[in-house]
Amino acid sequence: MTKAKVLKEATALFNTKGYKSTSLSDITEATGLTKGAIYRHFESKESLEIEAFQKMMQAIFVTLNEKIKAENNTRDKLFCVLNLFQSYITNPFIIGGCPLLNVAVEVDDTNLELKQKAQQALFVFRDSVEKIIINGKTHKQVRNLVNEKLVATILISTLEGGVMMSKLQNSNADIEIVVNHLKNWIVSDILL
Amino acid sequence: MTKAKVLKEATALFNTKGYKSTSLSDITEATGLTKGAIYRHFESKESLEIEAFQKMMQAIFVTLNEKIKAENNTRDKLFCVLNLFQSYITNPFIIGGCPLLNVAVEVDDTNLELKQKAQQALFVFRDSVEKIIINGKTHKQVRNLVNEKLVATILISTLEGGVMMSKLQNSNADIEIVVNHLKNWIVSDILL
DNA sequence: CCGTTTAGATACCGATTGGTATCTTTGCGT
DNA sequence: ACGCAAAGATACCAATCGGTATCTAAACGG
Repeated sequence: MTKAKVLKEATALFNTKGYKSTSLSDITEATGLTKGAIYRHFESKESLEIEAFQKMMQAIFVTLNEKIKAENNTRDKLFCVLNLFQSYITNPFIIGGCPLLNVAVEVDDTNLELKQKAQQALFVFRDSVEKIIINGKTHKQVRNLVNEKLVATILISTLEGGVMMSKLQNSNADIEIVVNHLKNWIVSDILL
Repeated sequence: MTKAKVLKEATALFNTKGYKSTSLSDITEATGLTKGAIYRHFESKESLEIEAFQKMMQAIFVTLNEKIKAENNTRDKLFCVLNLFQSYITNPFIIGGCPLLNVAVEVDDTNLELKQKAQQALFVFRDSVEKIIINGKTHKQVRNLVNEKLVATILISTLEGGVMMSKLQNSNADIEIVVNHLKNWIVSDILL
């Protein structure tokens, strides 16, 4: 399918070069298609940007939720989130790092729709972490006075920052320090 | 001075719209100057980008180091770093968030020089945090088995992630949660 | 096998990009 | 007051940007 191929290549380009910095000719070059073919499937470059971002985030959420569901205790469910971020660097199934981080930093208030999609993605992310904590409380695996909103915020912010640092340094060191530290924190401060 | 005015306006534009997304005409419009005037002081747009980034980072490091030196205990010195990142959101002396985060996410391997400058800035950042910890150890204010590299990595990554989240949400909530959590962590796990 | 729809290629559009050559103005030393 | 150098304005350049109108080729139903 042509549309899928365009989305696949555009996705990789957007997540590495950036959205505004990726031109239509970059995409035609990567796909071997022409501008006419692309504009038959996407009404504008902006809508292609949005579809590409949504496709990336949906793929991430789907596989993350599968892995979370496959685990049966709070610790391992939370570790799925850590492993996801570590994989951005060590096993990049998506090249260019975390799509949410990339969009969040690139967009300003002239990219309103893309910014809203990023806000929604962050909400979904945060929400799934919070649900793990809440679920862990009802199963007596998480301390009762743990604040799930705080845990979600700390986990996501630390992991995103770790991805940024590791990507900048072309090194696994930072994300591994971050993931290891968060694992210790979860075990010693969050779990019962 | 003309060069200073160009740097000031370019700085604000680069840190909000992004480097590649800011055009020369954006800068001429903001300064009231013409392209000829700009190219008399900067040999290319790329060198203007680099000078602007360096100027921002140097200003940040200078004032941060002043504030660190003005404090006389480890706790308050570390809190200076937290306050810096909080101020990116709550009291933006530089609009557009953390310049290091913005550049780190925007650059790829086609911006080699700018990427190197960002790597250097991250090194300086990390180094100054590590020095606070090491200094705290010699003054018996920091636990001896604390790893200064770990502390620096966790502080910076969490703060950068918090800036990203707060900027995306147009809200102080996330950076405040992050700063508050890190303060508790420092007091309970780092300091003696 | 033909006609119609659909997908994709080609060729173009005006606007904008970073950059430069040249002209004019400013300011300063004497 | 004059002359010269530095600073800035103007006008241009080729290349590229996102986007579109049109043409051709493939696919498909009857």
